Amino acid sequence: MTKPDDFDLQAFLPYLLNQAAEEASLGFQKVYKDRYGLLRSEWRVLFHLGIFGRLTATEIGAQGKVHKTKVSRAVQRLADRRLVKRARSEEDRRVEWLELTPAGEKVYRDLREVAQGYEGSLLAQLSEAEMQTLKGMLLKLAGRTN
Amino acid sequence: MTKPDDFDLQAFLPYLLNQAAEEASLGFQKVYKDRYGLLRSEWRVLFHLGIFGRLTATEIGAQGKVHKTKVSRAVQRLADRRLVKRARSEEDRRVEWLELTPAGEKVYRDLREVAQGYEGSLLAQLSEAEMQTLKGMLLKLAGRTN
DNA sequence: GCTTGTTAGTTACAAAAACAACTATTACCA
DNA sequence: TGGTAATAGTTGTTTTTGTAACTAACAAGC
Repeated sequence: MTKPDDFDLQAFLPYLLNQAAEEASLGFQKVYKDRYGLLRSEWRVLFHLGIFGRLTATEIGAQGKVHKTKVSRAVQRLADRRLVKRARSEEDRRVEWLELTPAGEKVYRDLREVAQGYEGSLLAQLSEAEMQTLKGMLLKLAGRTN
Repeated sequence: MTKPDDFDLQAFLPYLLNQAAEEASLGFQKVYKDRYGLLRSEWRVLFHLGIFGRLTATEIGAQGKVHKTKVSRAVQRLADRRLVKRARSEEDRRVEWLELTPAGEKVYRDLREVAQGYEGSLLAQLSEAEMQTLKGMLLKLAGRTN
């Protein structure tokens, strides 16, 4: 057994994707965490509601492939901070409709702005065509297309 | 404020990368977890040692951008299972040299095999050229080049 | 030598995530 | 109906991670 052997860890896709994902998340995390004290699961819920308006926790979980306990706790914290408003459904009393409050809207719009600018800076290293290719391939890998 | 607005969360790079990374990790995780009861940080340490031979914990941390406490705990568990052998350095008694045991080698070789096969199946959806492009861009994003 | 600073690695505590069990409500159907 | 299963969401418990403080060993300057 001679070392080093020829396996290239840096090029192993799950590993490489993870490194890229972590790196890419950092810059944005810094903002939502430092500026608003949000967790990853929380900005995600916030964005879902910002984009689609009124949703239930289950719908958010399904759209974002997030476990319901994560959604539940994220919603709890967002509601505590008055960023999200919860309203029990009249038709089905198990269901709770979620919506951003005006304060939540404000945070969402600010973070959306940041997100767009931040993504721009990430993609600045790539050409428009490369960007399209990259996203297409990531979508395939994420199993969102077929 | 009309909903839904035009921000595309699925196409937001940090989000998309995360989804792809998670999805891509699942298949491999299933093997190292179910077959050997390893955690993510553990298979990584195992691979570093399998590839490069004798390393210190600090070197592993630097190469893989992993915090030293994570390495420390991974090494501890690997040593408990007799997959890694630790030896205090004679020149500098703060340093510990880490190496795979024969049992560790065996696990490494098996998992390397699995990794290669698994990556092949992931990349089967892509052409050779696409694969090269994808990895190149991910390397850029991961900040490994420049 | 002795003080101060640095480095390798561990440990302790707090934050977050994963998993399972639970309550409440609705749906199904014999 | 009444009993069983399914669904929405929450709560409790265990793992895992992150952060900071710590011990031990070495380095460097005086």
